[in-house]
Amino acid sequence: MAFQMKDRRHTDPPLAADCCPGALARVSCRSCALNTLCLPARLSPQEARIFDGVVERGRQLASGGSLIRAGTRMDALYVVRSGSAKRYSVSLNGTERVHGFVLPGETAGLEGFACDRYACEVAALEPTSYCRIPLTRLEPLLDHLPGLRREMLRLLGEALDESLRLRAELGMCDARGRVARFLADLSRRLELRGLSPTQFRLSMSRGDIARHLGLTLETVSRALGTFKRSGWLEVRARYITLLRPEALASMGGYAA
Amino acid sequence: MAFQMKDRRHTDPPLAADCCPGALARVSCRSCALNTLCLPARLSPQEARIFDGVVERGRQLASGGSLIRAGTRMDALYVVRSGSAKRYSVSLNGTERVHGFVLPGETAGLEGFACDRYACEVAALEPTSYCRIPLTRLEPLLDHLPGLRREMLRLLGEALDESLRLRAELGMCDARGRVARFLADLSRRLELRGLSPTQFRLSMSRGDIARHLGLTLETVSRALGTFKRSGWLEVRARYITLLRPEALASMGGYAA
DNA sequence: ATCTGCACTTGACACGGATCAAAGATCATG
DNA sequence: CATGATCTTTGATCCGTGTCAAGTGCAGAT
Repeated sequence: MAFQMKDRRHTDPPLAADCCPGALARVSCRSCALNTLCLPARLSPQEARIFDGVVERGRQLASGGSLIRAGTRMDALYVVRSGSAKRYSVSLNGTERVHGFVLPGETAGLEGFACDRYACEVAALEPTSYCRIPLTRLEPLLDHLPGLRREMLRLLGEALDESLRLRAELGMCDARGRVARFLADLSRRLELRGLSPTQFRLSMSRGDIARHLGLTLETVSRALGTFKRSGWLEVRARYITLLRPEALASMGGYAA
Repeated sequence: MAFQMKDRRHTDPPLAADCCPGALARVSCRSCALNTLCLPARLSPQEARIFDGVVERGRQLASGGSLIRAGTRMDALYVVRSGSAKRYSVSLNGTERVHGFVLPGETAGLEGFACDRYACEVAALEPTSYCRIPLTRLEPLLDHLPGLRREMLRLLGEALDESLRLRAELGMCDARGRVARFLADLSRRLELRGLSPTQFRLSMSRGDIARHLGLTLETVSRALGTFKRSGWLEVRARYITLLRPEALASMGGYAA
């Protein structure tokens, strides 16, 4: 459970969604802590109930564990329930590019619709639990649940939009602007999940952030150092405290 | 009709799809020159026939004309039939970011599924004709045509995948590599459409290419100059002749 | 408690591409 | 065909970021 500020290290309090690990496999979407964010959030009650029946819950992954392997046949969608993961791809020469980070309630594997194979690796950045939605069970549902169909299109559209927006925004600001944008975006997403938008732990390394933003890890480190000296935030290892979020947000510039 | 080498200027020979402008509005997808590339290409004959009925054909746009306005309500998908267009967005400070170029048979407006509004501007780069597929007619079809449903998911997945891949590839090569990749990609797509992969006219300006690749127009111009001096291609204004496509392709590196 | 490895920070330097500036080519117009 | 507007090329300079190289601090292992 990253993304939660802790006074003492190594005593991560559990997130709501997995406070009772034994019950995980039995719980329904309706009683899940993420039900306002997750895939079934916009379905009608009846649709949500039917959808509920096809979700495989309670799967766990250790830090570094692989959720999706690039190139394998697409057979399911995955929704992170607690913890976090990174989506990335590895080029022929071995360099890694991080496409994004998957937070609780977010879906991975969507790009597999392109050619029935996953294009990205997805790996846990910390102990992570997730739900699996097998396509063989999802597909038939699309016949009779127009809401679910719309939701699938919406999810894909959103992923596309986010990817375009990311490219646009990163493309036109310098290194510090990119890091600022990254922090502001993360802060916003954590707040959506009921976590503190100003105090959190980064589950990803500086290198991951760098490979996500198209920078080097040294440059990311320097950007954080600059923000720290400016009094905009505090950094201690992966623990971040935002002191002047507005400053970061304005610098990262959610430019439409 | 750009993307076709001409000996004399201003005498653009028409593409197959619109050789008889008067007949445009009546023609069906089956008899369209793009039918192996376009949206209905993977539908069963019956499905394709039904889909045919909802397509509004024969729409025309002058160079610079607007196909989609960002922020307006999403009410249709658009498929370019002849000519070409650019997808772009304009930030608050007025800077423009080009997300990509739409070639005949390619679909624009997909990102609108995210929130029922288009996120990108799409504008013709030359006299362009296109088909419009209204959502009000498309939606009901999804109930009964599983092939069309799959095709929609595939289209969105492909757009997502392409966006991710673009970011990954551009992110890790220098200016010349990006321009090389751009040319190699364009060449490939032109060949798919039965046009010459080695001789073509760029319908977009150097500035458009630059804003697409995250460079300045001067840098794009210099990259082309370098390739020219290396004997890899010939450039005369917007007319390109690739002399050593392999060199460009290897430089652009379709790195998986 | 000390060692070892890993992630991160900090510094020095070089280089690619942005920026500014100006000239040259091409296209649209009358 | 001449003219002005726009697009493109080319040159000079500067800055930001990548690269290389130490050095620091924390965490788990011995």
